Amino acid sequence: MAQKNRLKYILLGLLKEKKQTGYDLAKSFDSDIGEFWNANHSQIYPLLKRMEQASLIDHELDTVGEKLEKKTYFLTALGQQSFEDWLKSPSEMGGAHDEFILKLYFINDARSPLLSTMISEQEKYHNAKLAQLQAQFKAKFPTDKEVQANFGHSLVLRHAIEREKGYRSWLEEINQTLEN
Amino acid sequence: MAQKNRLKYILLGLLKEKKQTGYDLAKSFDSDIGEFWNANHSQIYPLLKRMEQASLIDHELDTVGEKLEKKTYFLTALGQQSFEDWLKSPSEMGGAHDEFILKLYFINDARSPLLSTMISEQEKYHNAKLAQLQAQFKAKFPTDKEVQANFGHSLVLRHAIEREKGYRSWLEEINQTLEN
DNA sequence: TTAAAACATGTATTTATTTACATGTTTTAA
DNA sequence: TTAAAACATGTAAATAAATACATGTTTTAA
Repeated sequence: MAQKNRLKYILLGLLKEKKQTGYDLAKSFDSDIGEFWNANHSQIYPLLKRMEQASLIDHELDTVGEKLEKKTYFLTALGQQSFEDWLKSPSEMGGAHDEFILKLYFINDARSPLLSTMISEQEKYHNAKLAQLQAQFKAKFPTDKEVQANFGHSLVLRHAIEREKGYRSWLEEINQTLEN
Repeated sequence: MAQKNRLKYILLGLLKEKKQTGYDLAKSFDSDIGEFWNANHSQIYPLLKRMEQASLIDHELDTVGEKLEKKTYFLTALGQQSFEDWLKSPSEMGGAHDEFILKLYFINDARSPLLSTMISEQEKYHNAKLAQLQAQFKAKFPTDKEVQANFGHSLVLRHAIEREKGYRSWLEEINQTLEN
């Protein structure tokens, strides 16, 4: 689904926290922010260029080693404003995309032989995911100090954890239904 | 995110259950399937055409009233096969897109004045959503008979309900944190 | 009986996103 | 010291999706 340019705001938000390169921004989607959004560098670099043309961001050139030039981007006043306006605007809800759920929707027969394989596969995935998220939380927020310093971030991780717990208990519930 | 043509399989799945028109298919995304996927008729009509060219589906012409011609689509054997292959294939996970979560991620300060407004707005939304889903479940699955006849569909609705419950309790948790 | 809502099917344009192509530098670990 | 991994930045081509444009019919309720 072609979203309404939310990526722009994600980049603004990330740059507001810390000035960084397109490469750095792309990496963010591999770790925690990847829990709820994805983007490739091939989407990020051109967008940064357009955002700069729109005066939302600007960049400085840093040289690493002998020749390697990095473009370190940072927010302009306009970018700050644009980001804050977005924060204040009402949030639209988009349907989540989960291929497993999609498949399940079409399994009409509770006795379908596909079901048990599909479910145990999902259980494996979500158990691993939950463990990974919990480890991530412990690593990033060992004490309340870190939570206070990065409140929203901690809430988002907590949400991902709650989501996985809910997913797991839902899968368990299905298993119990099937055993009868 | 340009998905890997999952819409194709959704249409196949919907057509497998019941032969129907593009208009009918488009309407499906307004009700229950809209919980986890979206599509417009302007995406559906061309896709149906392509799927027909690929021999996954075929159509018959039905005339309504004096002049109105409807194209009623149905699966071919190839379409059946393609759909079942998809069901059996491993499911990829895509990051859910929730703009509220996205915004929250960037609120570093627990004392931000934006927070309480944002959260109460979300609470309103998710409470309404939960009530709506629960009503939908009662309407579609009043007894176990309906659940058995449409097992996957009921699971998906239950999942949406669990998701909303989880969302709500997460929001409540945040509120409690804020009150301290 | 008539106006609005719902039914029905498309196309065009723009934007978003993925995958692949393309190139070169610096750091790290064997 | 050298090879692999990570850093760094782009472009091209194809597909996916949203929004707007465009048209006409049938049903329903006032």
